[in-house]
Amino acid sequence: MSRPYHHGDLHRALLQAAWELLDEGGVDAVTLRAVARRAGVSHAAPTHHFGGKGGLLAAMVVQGYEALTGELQNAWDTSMLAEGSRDPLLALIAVGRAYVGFARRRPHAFTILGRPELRNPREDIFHGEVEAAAERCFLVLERGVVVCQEAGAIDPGPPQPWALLAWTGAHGLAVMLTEGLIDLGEDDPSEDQLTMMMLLALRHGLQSRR
Amino acid sequence: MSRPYHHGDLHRALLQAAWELLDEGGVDAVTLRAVARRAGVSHAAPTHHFGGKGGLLAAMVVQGYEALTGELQNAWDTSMLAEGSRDPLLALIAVGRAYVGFARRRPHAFTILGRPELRNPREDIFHGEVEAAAERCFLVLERGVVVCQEAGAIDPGPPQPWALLAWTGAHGLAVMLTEGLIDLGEDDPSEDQLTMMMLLALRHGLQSRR
DNA sequence: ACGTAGATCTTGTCATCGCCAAGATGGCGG
DNA sequence: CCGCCATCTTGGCGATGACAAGATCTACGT
Repeated sequence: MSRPYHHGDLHRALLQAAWELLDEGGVDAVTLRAVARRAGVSHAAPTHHFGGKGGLLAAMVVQGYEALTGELQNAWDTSMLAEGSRDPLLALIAVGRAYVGFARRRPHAFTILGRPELRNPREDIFHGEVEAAAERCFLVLERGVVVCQEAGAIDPGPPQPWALLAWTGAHGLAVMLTEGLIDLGEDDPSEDQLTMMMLLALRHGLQSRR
Repeated sequence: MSRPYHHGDLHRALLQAAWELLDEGGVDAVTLRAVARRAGVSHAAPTHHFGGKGGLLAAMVVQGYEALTGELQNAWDTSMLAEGSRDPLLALIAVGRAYVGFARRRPHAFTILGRPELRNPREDIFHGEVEAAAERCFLVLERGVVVCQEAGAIDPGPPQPWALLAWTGAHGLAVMLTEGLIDLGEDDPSEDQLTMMMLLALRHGLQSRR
C-alpha cells in the first residue's frame, strides 16, 4: 500500500492542492473535485474534511490571513529595525507597501480574503476562526498606529479610526490593482507614490484635525 | 398568443430579470437558466442574446456603471448648486459619499462592477463598451478634481493622480463595507467621518507636497 | 488478544449549471 | 408567394456540489 487508506495528512494535502490550484487558475479553478484529483483521493473526500466547498475556502482564508499577517508584521519589524524606530510612520508605510505587495504577488490569494460570500464555514467546525485571523491581521496595523501615536507622529486618541483609514486606503489600492481597474507596472513608482501620498496626507490631515 | 414567439423586447426583459435576481440573491443567483425562467423563455435564450454568461454579466456591468455615473454626476451637480460653487472640494466629498452610498444601497450591483473575471464579453458583440462605461464613470471624479484645481483647492498639475487617490480611498471604503470587512451602521457617522478624513487629509496632504 | 465503535475515505447518485448542436417558428424582402 | 435569416426552443453533454450508503482502518475498553 503506497498510501494507507487513512491518508494520515489528507487535511494538509488537500489544502496544499487547493492553494496550487488557486494560485494557478484563480478561484474558479478551486473545485472540490479538482482538489481531490490533485491530492489523489476520491471526489467526496474534501467535503468530509471541510464540510463543503465553503468550508474549504474558509480554511484557505484562515491560512491566507496568517500568511498576510506574517508579512505585514515582518515589514514592520524590518523597517523599525532599520530606522532605529526613529520614524514609525515610515514603518507604517512599509506595512502598507507590504499589504499591496502581497496583493500584487498573490492576487488570487488576496482576492478570497475579502469575499465573505465565498467562504461558508460550518461554525460547528470553525468556531469563528476566520474572524479571529482577520482580527489578528488588523491588529498589526493598529499596533503600528499606537506606536506612531506614542511617538507623536499621529494624534492621540482611539487608534482604530486611523488604522481603519490607513487600511481602507491600502485595501482600495490593492483591490483596484488585483482587479485590473487600474494598471501600474511592476516597477511603476506610482504605487509607492500613492501609498506615500496616502500616509503623508494622513499625517498632515491628522495634525490639522479639529 | 399571449406572447409572440419573437418576444420583441427579450433583451431588456432578460436584463431586468437578471437585475432582480442579482439584487435579491447576489451574483450566484444570477444563472442563465434562472434568468430565462423568470423571463418566461427557454433556458438557452439568454445565451443567444449575450453570447454566454460572461456576456450577460458584461451587459449588466455596463448598465451598472451608467447608473453609478448618473448618481455621481447628480451628487456633484446638486452639491455645486447648493454651495454656489464656493468650495468644490465639498462637492468632491459629496461624490465620494454618493459612491459609497451606491455600494451600500446596491451591494451586489456594486460588487460586479469590480470583477473582470466574471464578465467575459465577446468583443464581436461588445466592442469595448465595458471599458468605455467605466471610463465615463471615472471622468466624473476627474472633472471634479480639475474644478478643485481651478479653484485652488488642489495643487495644479495632471489631475489623474489626485482623482486616482480619491477614487482609491472611496473604493476601499466601499469594498470593505460591501464585503462586510468593516461594519458601520446605517446612520453611523463614521462613514462620513472617514470620507471627510480622506478628503480633508487629501487637501492638507497636497498642499504640503514637495 | 479481541471486538466493537467511530473516524476516515470510497462509490454511486441526483439536481443544476454553462455550453453546444439541431430543429421549430415567425418576420421580411424578393 | 416563397425563401432567407434572425429569433427562440428542444435535447443533450460534461462538470460541479451535495448527499446517502457502504467499505476500510484506527483506537479504545475489557
